[in-house]
Amino acid sequence: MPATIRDVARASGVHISTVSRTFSAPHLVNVETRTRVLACAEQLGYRPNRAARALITGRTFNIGLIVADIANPFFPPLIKAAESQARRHDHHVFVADTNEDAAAEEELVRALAKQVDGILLCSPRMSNSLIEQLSREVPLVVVNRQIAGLPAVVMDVARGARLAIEHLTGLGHRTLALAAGPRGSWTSKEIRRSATAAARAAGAELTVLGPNPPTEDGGLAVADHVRPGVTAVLAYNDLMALGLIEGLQQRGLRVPGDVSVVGIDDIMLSRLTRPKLTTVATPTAAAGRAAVDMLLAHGDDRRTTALVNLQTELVIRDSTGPGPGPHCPADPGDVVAAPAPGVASH
Amino acid sequence: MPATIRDVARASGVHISTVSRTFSAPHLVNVETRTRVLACAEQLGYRPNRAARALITGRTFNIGLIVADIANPFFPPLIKAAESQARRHDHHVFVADTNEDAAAEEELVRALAKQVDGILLCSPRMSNSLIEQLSREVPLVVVNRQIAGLPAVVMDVARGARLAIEHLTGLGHRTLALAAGPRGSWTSKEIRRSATAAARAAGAELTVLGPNPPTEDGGLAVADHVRPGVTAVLAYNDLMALGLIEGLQQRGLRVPGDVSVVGIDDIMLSRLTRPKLTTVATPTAAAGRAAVDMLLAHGDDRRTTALVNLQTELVIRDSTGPGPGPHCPADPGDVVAAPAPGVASH
DNA sequence: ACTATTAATGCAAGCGGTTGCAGCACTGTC
DNA sequence: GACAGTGCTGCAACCGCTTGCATTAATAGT
Repeated sequence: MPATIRDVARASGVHISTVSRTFSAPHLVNVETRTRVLACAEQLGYRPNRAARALITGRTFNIGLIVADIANPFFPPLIKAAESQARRHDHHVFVADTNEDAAAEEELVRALAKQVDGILLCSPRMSNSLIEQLSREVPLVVVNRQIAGLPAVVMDVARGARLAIEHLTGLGHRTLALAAGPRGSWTSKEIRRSATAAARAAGAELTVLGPNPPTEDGGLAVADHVRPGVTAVLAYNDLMALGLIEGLQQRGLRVPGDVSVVGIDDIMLSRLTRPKLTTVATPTAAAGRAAVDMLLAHGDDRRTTALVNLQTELVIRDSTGPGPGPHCPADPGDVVAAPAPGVASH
Repeated sequence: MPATIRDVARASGVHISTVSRTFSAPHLVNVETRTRVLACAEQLGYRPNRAARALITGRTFNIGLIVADIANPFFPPLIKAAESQARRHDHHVFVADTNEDAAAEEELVRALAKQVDGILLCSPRMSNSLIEQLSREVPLVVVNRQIAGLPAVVMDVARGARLAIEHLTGLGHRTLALAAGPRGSWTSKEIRRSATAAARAAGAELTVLGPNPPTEDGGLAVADHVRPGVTAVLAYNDLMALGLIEGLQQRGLRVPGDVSVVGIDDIMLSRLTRPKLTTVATPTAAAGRAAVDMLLAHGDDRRTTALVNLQTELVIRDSTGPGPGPHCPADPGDVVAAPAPGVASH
């Protein structure tokens, strides 16, 4: 069995408290003793038991990261960024997957609560009130959702959706559809709200299809509900967009020839598909970093409920083309639309 | 702050040991007392602190899952399967990403060791000896690597690679290349060994390109090293295959017209790309389940170093086509090659 | 030379639980 | 009526570690 603090104390002839201090407050112990203790510890392969330490200090140096679906390529870049940022602060990250299930979310938060210093809740499907309640049991930072009173990191998908719709109407599309995301998704609501407004502003018609599971299969299924006459579809995310394209092609429709498709997220694979996907890029890595920073800063200025709003951009590739209506010269057709002012915060 | 066992004891007028037993050995406490205690616990929102419990019992009901790269679509299905299997045994899973870094692997194993009952080490990049050493500090199950004396779950990629090569030579390809995986990957070695043997058996030439990072970028870079004359390439995984196809197309080569490409893994997106990827399907979900089962059974019959060898299959899609040589009628061209006997175990 | 500081270490309580053992009140047995 | 057995509960030690406080020795101040 692994060496404990007592073994080290015995081996180096000091009290366990001295060993403890050697690791957690080295300046309090004489340099000679310290080196001796460290040597013994090294030799015995001693490593402090973080869980035991946490029991008394209340700090675990772990953070929890709960996502709806690890298999959604949207999340891995966020997870990786969070992980490396956490490591920079000597923390470890425990990732858990809820399978898009609100009940599993609650269960996991509770299970993790005592084993972490705080939790990053990404794209939660729970109700706001439940999240608020949980946040009283463990520090929480919410990603991709805005809840009054809670620290959050969101991406400006509203702007992204508007840019996407403007891009489509600019290409002459007049009859649009939105393939909505899952029920309970804040992001989906935002997109819907913004896309609807943008379509109205451009004098185009937009019908909402959904809610749908945010997966390829979800997109594939939506293809069957795209009415004739619809010439452009904005999808809740890239995965759905890819599935949608597949489904449309199975129906004999050409993309972008017959129907233009825009995704959201700009997952890595959107660049490798044919046609390459026009999509709204979301700064997922930045979100992961920001969320970790908020969580760890959280301790200092308690309840500084901040909101980080990260900018999105439209990336125009090959899945969108001209529609039946007149082109609008306002769309210059450059590869990336100009970014807006940057990070807003309050 | 959250309620402790002492709060519940006070509220229900019993000793803390009775509260403890109410949760961990209910049959030992009188049914009336039990209901009273449970009522108080419920009302106070008490939940046993798993970390504290672990300190004395030595069981955390957590398991660790260490992967080289969460962003590699190969892993998420494995992670999800492991997670749901673990939950079935009332365990939680902590996922950690090492960024393909051997040093990070060691660090993470050590960090997790005391907080979990065992660790699933997926596609490790560490040396065998280091893994063996770590396995003395914490129960380990290795996935995608075979180490004498350690329980492991592997996929029969050797057979998969052979099937792939036979498929290519059967199509008339005579000059082949293998885009190898990263250094330190057991799987890559297996593939190399088996592919080389299969090529020789078929009288074809096979050159090995690599090692390479197992990513799209890795595949993209390999495209530049595919010599003229090579008409078929087997890639270490689908991600590389996809990148490779992209790179070949950028060089003006057509897939499968000029060069056939086969991947390994059958990640979900291989079905959505153009051309759809011919690939070797690996049973990743089954691997995740099997690994968890081995880890949790591990406690019972200590050191029953088992090896689960999961079968792979060739899935023929659109990225492979006829080569310059004569077709071999042995390849019937059915969609899925017949599976072999199934799961071997010893 | 005597006291006030300071540095280094030991002591022991406690974090939130579990568990072997002992005690107690009943029951049933002979 | 004594005794063993059974069911339930309390006691206290313990898991591995931290930390406020007391203790000691060495150093500085006057």
